[in-house]
Amino acid sequence: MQKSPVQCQFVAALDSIVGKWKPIILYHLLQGNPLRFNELRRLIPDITQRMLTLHLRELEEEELVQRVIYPQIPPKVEYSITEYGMSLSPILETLHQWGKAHVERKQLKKENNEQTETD
Amino acid sequence: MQKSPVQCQFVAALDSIVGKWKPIILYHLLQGNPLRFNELRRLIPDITQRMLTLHLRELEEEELVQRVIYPQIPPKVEYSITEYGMSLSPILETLHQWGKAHVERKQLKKENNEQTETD
DNA sequence: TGGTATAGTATTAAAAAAGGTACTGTAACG
DNA sequence: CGTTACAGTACCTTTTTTAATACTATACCA
Repeated sequence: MQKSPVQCQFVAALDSIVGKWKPIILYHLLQGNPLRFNELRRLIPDITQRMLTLHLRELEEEELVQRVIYPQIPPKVEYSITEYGMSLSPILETLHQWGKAHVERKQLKKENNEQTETD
Repeated sequence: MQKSPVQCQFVAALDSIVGKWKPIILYHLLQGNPLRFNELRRLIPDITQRMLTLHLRELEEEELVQRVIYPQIPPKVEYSITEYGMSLSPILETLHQWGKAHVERKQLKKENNEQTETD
């Protein structure tokens, strides 16, 4: 599909940080410590192995995340945020804040509705 | 699907601004002027009527966009950003900036690769 | 010897999102 | 009288995303 030039910027940005799981993967890696594959799985209980693999590969391809393999058995692979990936920090922080306020707003609205309905 | 609490914030935020067409719809409406249905179509040439309708309805439901019907024939419907929708402005602006830099970075990388390959 | 941990891949199925085309009613324009 | 503009809706197909399950090799522990 053809894309208008303006949209491209958004698409480029969103493609990098969305995908349902990407924001939370990046969020955990932005805490600073490198994390192993199964550590990430434990931090994100509902993600499947496949989804985690897929999204990590995409993030790696975009150089937002770094993958380091230690040639050991059993295998050890560590993922960490790259310096470039850190440039996403303000976006994710803003997004996180806005999302929080948005959820609270919805909650408030719901409560108000329940109030007036039972009146 | 169960969602971990941290992800919810992101999901809540992203659900509101993504959907492939939402960022660009919001971008145009954030310019300030209310826009009619077909004006938006012309500004976003590749969107289909159906997709535009669907996304506008979702944006309306979340109170990010306001829909005003003028009872005329032929019909006139104007869409504008709500005050709440304006709170997305910094996110979209940051996203837009980052996306732009990201595209340029990729372009640069591509050029460099082509250089070294022909050397 | 059997079970567990590691970091995945392969295959298939299901669900969600997006897209395409045709159609609606009304009025003004030519 | 035929065409265009407006703002959609209905119906169907395709594409993309997500999920579920089974499987790999190797080493360590009991």
